[in-house]
Formats: sequence, structure tokens, C-alpha cells
Amino acid sequence: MAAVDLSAHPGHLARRLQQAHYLLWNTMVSEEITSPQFAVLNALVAEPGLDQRTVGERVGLDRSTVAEVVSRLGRRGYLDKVRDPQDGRRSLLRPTDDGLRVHRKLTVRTARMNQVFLAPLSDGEQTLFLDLIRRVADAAEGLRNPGGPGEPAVGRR
Amino acid sequence: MAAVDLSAHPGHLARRLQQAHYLLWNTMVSEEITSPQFAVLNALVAEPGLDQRTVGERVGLDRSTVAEVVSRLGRRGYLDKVRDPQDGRRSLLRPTDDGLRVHRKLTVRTARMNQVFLAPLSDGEQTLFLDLIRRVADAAEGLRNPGGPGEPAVGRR
DNA sequence: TCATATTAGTCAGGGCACTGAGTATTTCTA
DNA sequence: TAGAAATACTCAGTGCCCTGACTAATATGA
Repeated sequence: MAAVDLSAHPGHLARRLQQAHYLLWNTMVSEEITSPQFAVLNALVAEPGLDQRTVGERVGLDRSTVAEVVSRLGRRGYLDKVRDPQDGRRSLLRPTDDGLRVHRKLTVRTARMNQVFLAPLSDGEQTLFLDLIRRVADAAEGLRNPGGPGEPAVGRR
Repeated sequence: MAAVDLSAHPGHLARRLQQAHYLLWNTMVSEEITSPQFAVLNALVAEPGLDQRTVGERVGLDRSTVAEVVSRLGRRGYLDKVRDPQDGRRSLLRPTDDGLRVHRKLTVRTARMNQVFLAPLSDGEQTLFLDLIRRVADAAEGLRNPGGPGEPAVGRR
């Protein structure tokens, strides 16, 4: 009897939103490459030669998850992974030609999918929507990473 | 060079939002019970005796995931599961006394967490935020479930 | 009534996401 | 310069999330 209305809970809505996106991605973008895999590939297209930790920072994934995603992309031949000769702890990542090709193809489809995803909102609402999510997510991430955004969290050399 | 700015991609933001919520839940609500588990428990507090399929419909989980979540809640003694004597295919679920107690406790903490989560937004923005997410998620779910909301999707008896 | 859907749930398999422990390498410092 | 601290990564374990194939039970209709 003391049950709660979950439709007012941002966390519950966030989960449903993410699930909806997952399904749309599968049908409109790719069944092989997932959205997090595309994010990692995209980060490497922007800055080839990044190490895993930095990639994780760019796309918002922890060390373990990056390792898994990278391993899948590597297995499919979309990126190369080599030990940094300057620092034996790091693995340096760069997209292969295949990886670049896939990235280009998915970029187009992703743009189309975003339009469909946001179609129920007016143009103004769309920018507002993205802005609100970003603010909430940034703030929540800031709770765990004190020091604030813009300011490098930990000992970036 | 043809890399994309992911901060304009709703799917990427949705994932980050959900991750941020996951972490906040862990620190502010419970390390034992997860948000989806609470959602299932909440549905059963509202309507004890539901079957798994209907619970999944209420909280937005597919059959397999509901089965897993239910099994964990059952293992911890928070719900009972019995075969429906009227229909041998169904499993009927109801919260135990322990389940009710936990649900009450987490309800309070969840409310506090929601406040913290939404704190970066003004009151007006908060309602707007929830409304926008709901509209996008509903629309995307409707793409897979033609027939529209309100109209029972499939043969509810 | 009997064969044929349809439905509820299970199971195997792949992928994302986190924590905590452990290893190798580099950096700092006494 | 040797020992301690920090860093990058791996590995094991837990949980969420989906699909597709399967089983058991019920409902339908020729």
C-alpha cells in the first residue's frame, strides 16, 4: 500500500531511456557494434594512440569495462593495441583501416537514429533535453570526482 | 578526423546518466538491493500476487531479466513465489514481511537520493526534465510496441 | 476432441558496468 | 639508489539487459 510511483524517479526513467536507446540502436545502427564500442572507436578516431585509461575517461567507462570493449573491438580487427615503449604499463590504441571504415559508416546511421530518437520533442526541447541530462550527469559524476570538471581529476602527467 | 561530439548524442548521455545514478544509489540507498530490484519489490507492494510477465511490464524489464531479479530477491527472502493453481504456467509473486520492511526503509532513502540527484536543476527544470525523459522513452518503446500506450499491447486476459 | 497456436517461464550466450584483489612497471623520496 | 607509493592493466565475481531456443501448460478452432 505504501508503493511509490516510479515514473517520478529519475533513475528509473534513466534506465528506461537507456533501454529504449539500446533497442533503437540495434535496429537502426548496428547489430554487431554497440553504442559503447562506437564511443571508444570514436575517441580513437579523434585521438589515435590513446591509452586505455584515457579512453575510459573520454567516454565515461571504468578500467575493466574499457578493457572488455577494447578486447572485442580488437578481436574484430577494428583497432590495434601495442605496449607503449616509453611506459611499459600503458597499451596504446589506434583504429585500423577497417575500424575507420566502420566508424564512418556508423556515424551516418547514428545521426539518423538520433533524429528518430528525439523526434517526439520540438527543436527547442531537444537542446534543452540534452542540456538538462548533461547537467545532471556532470553533477553526479562530480560527486565522486571532487575537483570539478575541467580540472584534471588525478595525476595526468 | 571525422570524429563526432558524443556530448550531443542522447544515447551516450543516457548511458552516462544511468551510470551516475547507479553510483549514487550504491552510496545513498543500498549496496545490497539494486534499483531494478527495488522497482520489482515496489510493483509487488502495490499489487501483491502479480505474475512475472506483468511485473516486467510494470517496471520495464523483459522476461529473462525479471526472472533473474526475482530469483535474487527470492534468495534473500524478500519475496515468495508460488505456481498459480488456476494457470500452471504462471508464477505468482508476493513480498514477504522482510520484503515489506526493506521496501519501507529504501523508500525513504530513495526520496532523499532523488533530491540530491536532481539538485543541479531548479524546481521547474526538474518537472520538465522528468517529463522530457518520459516522452522520449515512451515514444521509443512505442516504436517496438505498436498499438500505442493505454491500449493493452497483447492478450491481457 | 485433437491438433495447433499462444503464453509463461527457463536456459544458454553475448555484452555492459562496477568492485576488489593482484601484477607489472614507473615514479617518488628518504 | 633502494624501498615505498602510484599507476596501467588484468582477473574474478556480481548484477543488469537483451536475444533466441526450448519446455510446459493453456486456449483455440476445425
